[in-house]
Amino acid sequence: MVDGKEKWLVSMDAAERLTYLNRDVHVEHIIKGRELIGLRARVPLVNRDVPILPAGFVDPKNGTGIVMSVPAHAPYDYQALSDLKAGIHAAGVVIHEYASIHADILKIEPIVMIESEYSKDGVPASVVIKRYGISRQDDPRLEYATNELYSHEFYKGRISSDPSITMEYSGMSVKDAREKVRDDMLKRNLADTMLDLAKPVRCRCGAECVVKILEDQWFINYSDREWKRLAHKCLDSMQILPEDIRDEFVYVIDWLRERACARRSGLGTKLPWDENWIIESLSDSVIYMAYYIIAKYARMLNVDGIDDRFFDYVLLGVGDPSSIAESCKVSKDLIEQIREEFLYYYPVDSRHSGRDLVPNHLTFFIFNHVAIFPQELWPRQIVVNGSVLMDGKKMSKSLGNIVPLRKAIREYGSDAIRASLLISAELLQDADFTLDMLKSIREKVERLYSICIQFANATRDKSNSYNRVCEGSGGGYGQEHGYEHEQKQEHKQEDEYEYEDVWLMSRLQHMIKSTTDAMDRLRVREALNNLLYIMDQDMQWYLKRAKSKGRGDDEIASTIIQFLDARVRMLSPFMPFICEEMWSVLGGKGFVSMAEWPKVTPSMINSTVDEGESLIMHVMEDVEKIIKVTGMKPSRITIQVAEAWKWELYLRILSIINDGVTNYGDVMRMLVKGSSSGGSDSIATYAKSKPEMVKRMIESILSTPPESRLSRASIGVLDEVRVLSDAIPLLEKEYNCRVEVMVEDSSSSSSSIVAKKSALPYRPAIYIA
RNA sequence: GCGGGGGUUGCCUAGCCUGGUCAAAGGCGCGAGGCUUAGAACCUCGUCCCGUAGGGGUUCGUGGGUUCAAAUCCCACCCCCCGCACCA
Repeated sequence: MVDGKEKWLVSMDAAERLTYLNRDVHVEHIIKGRELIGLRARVPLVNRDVPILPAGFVDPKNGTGIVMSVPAHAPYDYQALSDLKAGIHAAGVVIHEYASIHADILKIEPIVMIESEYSKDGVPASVVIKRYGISRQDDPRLEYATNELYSHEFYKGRISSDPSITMEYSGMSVKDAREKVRDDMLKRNLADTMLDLAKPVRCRCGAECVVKILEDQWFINYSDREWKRLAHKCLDSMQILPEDIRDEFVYVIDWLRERACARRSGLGTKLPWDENWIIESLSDSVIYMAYYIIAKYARMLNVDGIDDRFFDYVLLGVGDPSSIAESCKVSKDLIEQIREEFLYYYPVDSRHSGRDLVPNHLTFFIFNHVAIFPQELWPRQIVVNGSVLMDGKKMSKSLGNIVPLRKAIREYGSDAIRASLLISAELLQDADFTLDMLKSIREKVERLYSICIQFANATRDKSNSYNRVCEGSGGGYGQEHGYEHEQKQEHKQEDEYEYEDVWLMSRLQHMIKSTTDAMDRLRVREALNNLLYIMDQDMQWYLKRAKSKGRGDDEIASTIIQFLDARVRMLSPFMPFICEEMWSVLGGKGFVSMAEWPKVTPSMINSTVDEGESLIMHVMEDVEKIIKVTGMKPSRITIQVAEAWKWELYLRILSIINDGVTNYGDVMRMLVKGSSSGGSDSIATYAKSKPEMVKRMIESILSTPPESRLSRASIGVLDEVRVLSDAIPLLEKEYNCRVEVMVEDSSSSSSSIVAKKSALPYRPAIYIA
């Protein structure tokens, strides 16, 4: 008996769920489904009697637990009917008890009432079942067949025009007819609604979820237009990292509407004006950053005495502290202190959270701040991150792919774990954490640590004043470091500083800049990549160059330590513990965590040396390519550098390109025009006589990084002989043969191979014998 | 359906906004060599195709277009992932 009016026949489960929907349910009889078999039921609306059939696939937990059989259009029903006709019930079991109605069952024929592509070849359900090759009602593919047929008929099907069956719905689209039938039945009181879940939902505790109607529900009205406007305004002024996610916030602000903000059970704060309700946690968490600040004072306060006026003053600065102190029984000083502390922290500079909270918490956070606080206290930034995957999969106990934190820290150390998490992904991506990565990071860091020890020792052996490198005031690379290099040059013999030293210090400035930029944008992965890998490469090159000249550790320790000093400072946020250790080894004062972040010292950037070293690297690359392709073992390598007129031409083209003219024809025209407009005659002549040279130079310049084009222009003619001669020890050691460097002599280019591709500036001709 | 993100060289992933630095960074995997009693680890080199001179060819989901020049800009199409609620 439902609502004291009607007798309903539903599953036990449905009877229970109806009670949650605030229906008055009385269970009068419990009937076994089998008792109904063979009886007949009347179909509402059409008023026809139909037999009641058994079916194994009907879920008593779904809806009323009773379904209408539509064998023409529901693959499940069709298959079940076929099975019954063959004397088979669910799961292939032959059921004899239905023998009495078998004759009736045999008479049942599917009635096709939807026309679509599928109805052309007979009964649609049968068509689709045959296509899938299904022959039993427990075949899982029935699910796919059902989906396919349902969605096709729903969007494209029409109700057939047989008025005896389809009544006034003939010809309507299924989509429209479905709505109309429902409405008509409700209108004529032939049906009722029962709220239910589309799919079974389970709670984390394992229990099945049901739909429950709550009375007197409280809502937060996020639909309010003015409120939305303010939220947008706040978002527009905020920094969102990464930017990609901003559009999602925009959408959510518009999409959000009334949200139930309280519930009847669970943990949480009681709703102040209705103690029967508990504030739903996502609605409660919107300004708890503000609460964090005053939380620690909670015990010092007379909580019972506190009312809205206290909060108005602390959070909004409204009211008179003296009178509030009196009425709330809190000391005025304390109130002032809390207010002061609140203003110290607020506005929120950065809220950092997971991307799954964008459609709720993070957006509520914006909404509620703009609702409560004046504009100057609105949040400034939101940072959104992805989640952590383990070996490419979501971590879960059932997959067994979790490593307990304590265990991981014990085995690998927290530094390596932090770093491998940070290096595995940028902000928004899911970070794929692997043990391989963890191990490799750990080893990388251990090596770095031993390098610190190695060079710290080298310095101590020499017992000179190099240690001061790490003793900047406050430990920082402040302005004081700006003159480091020049000052040293004065104090020491000129020849103690080699090109590689200058180069390494110059590279360091680039790395500081690039890493700082990355950190400013919270591109942690990029920053860490610089610190761990790129700077390592630089150091390797430096060591290679220095060692080839026979310089000992003590001679290069000063430079290396300066480099390490900055590296450790920047690495410290990523791996704080080992960095303190390295800092101490390097002779730093205090804690590296308190030391200043390095600053770029422009005077230490030396583009001539930068270009020089990259010239050496390119020459080596080319030599290696030649050796690889020819398969020869060099006995002598001759490097011929471009002669003066080529430099003249090159620099002219470079400046044309730097002015934005990159097209060959245009460049050529400008080169030639140069002579008539008072420019250099010789350049015009060269250009005219060697057009292919011009072409090669343009190509070469265009394949150079733009910054490098500019610095090359400012350098002018690079003394390539001097640069390359400095690298002769390295080259001879690498290739184990004699190496000579000279300016090319076009008048007597003896070697045909060299002549074929003669030297360009920054692109010497190489001859290997 | 609505909204967001994405398809890159064996894999994962940078680059795309601001076109030429791109045959394309880094990591993993794989191969060769070094080290080692051996292995693990580590180091060096290689890892689209062709090539006995630093070169050439074909690539960045598909098809068009713009440009001297496209992974990058424009248009169309195909495919994949995520969210869509009162639940943290």
